[in-house]
Amino acid sequence: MRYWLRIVVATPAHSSVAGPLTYRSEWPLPPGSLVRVPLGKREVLGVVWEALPDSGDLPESQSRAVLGALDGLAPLSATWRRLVGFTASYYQRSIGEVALAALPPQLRELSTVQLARRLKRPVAPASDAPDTTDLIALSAEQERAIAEFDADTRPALLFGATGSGKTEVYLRAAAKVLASDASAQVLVMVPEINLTPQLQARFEERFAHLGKAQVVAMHSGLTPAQRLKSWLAAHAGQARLVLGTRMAIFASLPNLRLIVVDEEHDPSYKQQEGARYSARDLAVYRAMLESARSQAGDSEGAEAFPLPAGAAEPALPGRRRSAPPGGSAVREATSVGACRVLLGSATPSLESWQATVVGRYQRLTMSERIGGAEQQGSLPAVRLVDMNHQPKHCTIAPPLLDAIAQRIARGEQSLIFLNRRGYAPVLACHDCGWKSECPHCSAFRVFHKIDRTLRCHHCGFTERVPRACPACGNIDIAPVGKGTERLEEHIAELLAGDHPVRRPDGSPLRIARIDADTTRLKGALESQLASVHAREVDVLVGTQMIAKGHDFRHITLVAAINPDGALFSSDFRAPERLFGLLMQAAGRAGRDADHGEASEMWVQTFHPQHPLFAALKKHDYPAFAAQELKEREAAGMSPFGFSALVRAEARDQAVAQGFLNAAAAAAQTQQLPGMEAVTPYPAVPMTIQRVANIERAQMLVESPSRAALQRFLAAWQPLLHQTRQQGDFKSLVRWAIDVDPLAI
DNA sequence: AGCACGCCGACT
DNA sequence: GTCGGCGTGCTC
Repeated sequence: MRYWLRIVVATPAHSSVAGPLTYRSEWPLPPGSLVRVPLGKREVLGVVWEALPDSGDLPESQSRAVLGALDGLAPLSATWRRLVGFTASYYQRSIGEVALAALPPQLRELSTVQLARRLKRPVAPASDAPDTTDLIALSAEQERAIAEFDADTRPALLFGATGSGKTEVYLRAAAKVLASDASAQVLVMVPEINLTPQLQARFEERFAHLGKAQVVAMHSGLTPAQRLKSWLAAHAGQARLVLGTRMAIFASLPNLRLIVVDEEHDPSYKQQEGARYSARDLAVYRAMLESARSQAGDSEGAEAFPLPAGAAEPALPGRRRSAPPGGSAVREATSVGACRVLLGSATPSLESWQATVVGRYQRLTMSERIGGAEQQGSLPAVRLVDMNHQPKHCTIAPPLLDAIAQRIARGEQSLIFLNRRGYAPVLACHDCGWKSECPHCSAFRVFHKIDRTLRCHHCGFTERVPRACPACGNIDIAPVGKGTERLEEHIAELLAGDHPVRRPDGSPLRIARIDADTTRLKGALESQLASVHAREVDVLVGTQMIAKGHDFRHITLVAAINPDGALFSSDFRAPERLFGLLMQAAGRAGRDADHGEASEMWVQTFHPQHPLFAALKKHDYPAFAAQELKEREAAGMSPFGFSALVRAEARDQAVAQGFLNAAAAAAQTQQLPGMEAVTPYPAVPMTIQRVANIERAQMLVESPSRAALQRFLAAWQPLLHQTRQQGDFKSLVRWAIDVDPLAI
């Protein structure tokens, strides 16, 4: 017997083979089967996408035979395939690229025999540890959040202040799902690998009664073997709880019933290369798909929910999700097999927040810090320092320095933020005006004093610092501006001054710095954090990486040195990010009830009257969101409008821009579908125009309608391909579409 | 993306 | 005379 199969393989969107390829097989392989197929001279992994009734018009000589099936593995579910299909279509990539990238790399290399050996591994037995879930007392707010969550079916946004106990709510929600059904699975997503170990430990401890093998991690920090192991455990249904970064959204989870997205506002959820998906948005979509699956009542429910390429109507933010087929039964909150999604943040993305405003998402609020309830002022007081009234060119205002000195004398810790690593952002010659430009990029190389190098943060180009100005030979070249490295040095000098500041026991103070440079080595971050916890450090200087997730008990002062850049940035999301960062930073202070009252957050700014700071002073995210959403609405920006960026790279800026403009002109001439509601803007150089000697340009495409934008992009893609073929654009390096870009 | 084929410069 | 540079083109 002969069967014809449409199979997806890892082919990029740029290639001419973007869709499934037709192979023949001796065996009837169901959709979702993993197979090894010949592709050119290679043998690659493929996923059976659909079975064809016959070979169609494909001449027999043009088809090749499937080499083998990974038959120890159950086929990937229809829901998984629909998630992959939707992602490919929505983010304008090929199905094969998305599908194969979603599988563990080792699966691509493993032979059928090796795989069979892997699958024979014994399953870890369930543990007899007791279930401790109910032994932890909940706050009234946590009780209410959980009760409200249980009584609804919509995607939920847990709006919980730092320290209000969001994790416990996740744990409870997960515990309930896992207890309700012996095969139910939960996916918990975190923004960064750094955060997985702590959270993993907490989940493993709580679910110890399920057995250790049932809580698995999925992130890029795992070895290929570990990744495969986790993936197989999830796919087989043995892993009950998967904890991972954005890639985990594509885990094969046959009975997924809850997706938790912690810190849902975090930009790390957006993939920044290849298929530029948002794992947070896909989490909402996947939960809807998984619920539809349970409604359809079988694993091949795809037919009830067709997703034609390019015509998908996503349930992403800003669009009402379509009712699952089957109708009323889904209203039952505990309906068998339904999948919920729980997003959590103290400073939600404006997209998610707006969805709760219009009722598309459910909002759960927890505003109080646990254990700090008796003190109303348990969130730190925010003090704005008007830098217009401080000595010119000072980095740290004298009152802030005093406050830091007082903390040290009292044996308390301070945390100083500066979002710029290195010693100085530029090195300059005062004589001839030479600056430390990168020869390969349109950016300055940063001066790193520790190893006396000039380093480009964009292409990595590194050189020894010259002794004299390379342009005029002048010896007098000097750093301009301050990075964390110089700030650390500067603070040390200031505090050592005429009356050296000492700790309570008279010993000298200690200053430490945490940024990408000091944490490059594995384990470095952990050991540095440990020394902060052990109170060996009095002043901690660092970039935003210290604002995330780390719970510092003895810090009573947090200061942002120079946050003004984000206030007037061309990036429309910059204020949102700044507010989130400052709130998060403030949350680092005074989590210890002993110090709660005295904790302070200092912000140095030249614009103390800015409304963002007014909201920050009151720790009032809703006020900030309302203000910001008003501006977004007036400007037709997300979540009120939709956008995509097409980026082009070439040796020559004119070629990159010319390509984009030509492709847009072609779209205009042909009046592509969706065009009536879509506005393409002229191509412009990217903010950092040149990186590693490649010129970069981008074109913004906007629309008030997500559907129109989707239709347009799908129709435009072939035109972009065609335009690239034209002689004028031979030197074009590459182009790519970014749907729902984070920054414009 | 791989991995071919294909046509021009410095080496055994 | 060959090894190899990466430009162009194809993969059911």
